[in-house]
Amino acid sequence: MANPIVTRFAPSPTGYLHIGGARTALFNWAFSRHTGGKMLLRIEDTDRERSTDAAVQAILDGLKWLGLNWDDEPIMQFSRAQRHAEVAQELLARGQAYYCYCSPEELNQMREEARAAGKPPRYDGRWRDRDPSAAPEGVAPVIRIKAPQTGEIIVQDHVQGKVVFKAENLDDFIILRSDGTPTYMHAVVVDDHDMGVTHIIRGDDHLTNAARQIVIYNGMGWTVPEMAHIPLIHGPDGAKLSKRHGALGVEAYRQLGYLPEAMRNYLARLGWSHGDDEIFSTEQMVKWFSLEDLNKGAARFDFVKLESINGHYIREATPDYLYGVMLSTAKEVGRDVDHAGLVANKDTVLAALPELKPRAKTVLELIDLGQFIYATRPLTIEAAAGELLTPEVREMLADLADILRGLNEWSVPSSDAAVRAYAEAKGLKLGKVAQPLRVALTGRTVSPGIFEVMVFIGKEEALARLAEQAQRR
RNA sequence: GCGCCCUUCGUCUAUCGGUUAGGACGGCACCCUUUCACGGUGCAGAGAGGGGUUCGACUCCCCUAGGGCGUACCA
Repeated sequence: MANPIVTRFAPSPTGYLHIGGARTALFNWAFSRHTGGKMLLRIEDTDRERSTDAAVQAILDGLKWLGLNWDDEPIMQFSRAQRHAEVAQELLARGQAYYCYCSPEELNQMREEARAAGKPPRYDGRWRDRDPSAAPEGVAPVIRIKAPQTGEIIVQDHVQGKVVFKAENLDDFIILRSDGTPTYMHAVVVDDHDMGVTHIIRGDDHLTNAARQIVIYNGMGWTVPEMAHIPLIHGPDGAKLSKRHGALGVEAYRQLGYLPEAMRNYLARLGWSHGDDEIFSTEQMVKWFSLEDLNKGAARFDFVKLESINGHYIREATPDYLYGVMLSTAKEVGRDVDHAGLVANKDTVLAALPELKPRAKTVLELIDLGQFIYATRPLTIEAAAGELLTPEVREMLADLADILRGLNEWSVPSSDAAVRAYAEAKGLKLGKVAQPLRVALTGRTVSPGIFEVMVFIGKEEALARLAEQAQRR
């Protein structure tokens, strides 16, 4: 353990933890766990206007829910402003940076002229070699880094490979604002260095920033960390991920009924792979994770596949675990009736869960599927289900109620035998009898096996529901 | 505009010069079955286009097209 790996996740608290950020965190986490290193958390709150405490909390909650634990205390970037300023001063002292007294108007004009001339809009370096004594009165200067003017800057990236930027395309960007606060570019470098970050894994929207940041590393004579710029997640249309296409905060996925283990598995497969493996545990992911298996192309977010994977994890989960998630989800999304019903019928729900599991893709669906257990009469009948209840069918339900009432033993085999005998006597296929029963007992066309349903709700309730529908002739 | 990145079935991906281009989701068909699922079997479905390099390219190089990101005293 000579040089432990240190990764970091560095979100800005200007909103919830979105899906792309969650995946970036997942990869940082997996890599650090795989190598036995650390993953640090840094909240990039230097944008005082847009940063909020609520967002910080949402990010922490999101990471916790996903099971992505970080090492050490989270670092608040803004609290390090003084150190950022110090480094800027040192760069100044080293002759690697300089004061610039340009006004915003001057800068704008510079950009417009460059654009008009078909050139990249960059700072022209007019204060780079100017004597500070030429400084105008009363203007607070910014500090700019001296970027190389010739040659090239090479970003050696674990995902993108060797990426070359010509020095002429980089300008002397600002590292310290006129109010003395650091820019993002500068703060990131100083913090990553001070925190001992060895591997930077982040979205490839930062790839060009990497070149600029290398200029600062070089200016300070610091070692540039290893880098891995992962492709962004796109929406189903290939364009930017929009809200309706999955750009939701992770808490939204929780409220939609997705399991954290399913999210981890799904997200891991978006841009990373281990051969043909699709379903794998988090332990396996950690064991297999490697930067070399990261993809270069952007992936599209696909709710359907997420659902499929979520369904898999629901099927695999124990009733106890699922029951707990159903409770917390019902509570979180304000489904009070369901919450109360689940609490009052814990044993029955637990017993029914093995039957419910294979039918649900999300926890919300699981809750819906279990509603027949605590539903109160008059039972709400789904529209599609109600169409089945013709007068003849209601008559049949009355017959069935009579037969079932006479049963001495209330069990799956006994009701099964009784209903089958009835169907046979009437010359009906079992399905013709079972489906109306299902509708009368659950109000839906989808439910566990109908004899199991009868056992779950008990004889009294079953007969009462049957009677209710039979009477409406 | 300029710079950089990307491009295998509809989607996520395997392939690291030689494969009938494999898997998963989705779709379709069939089986199982009291519904719906689950499960099982099978089918359809891809190397953006054009040039090279090579005995041989999905794989290496170039061009084009399409998409993405960046181009702030935002992060």
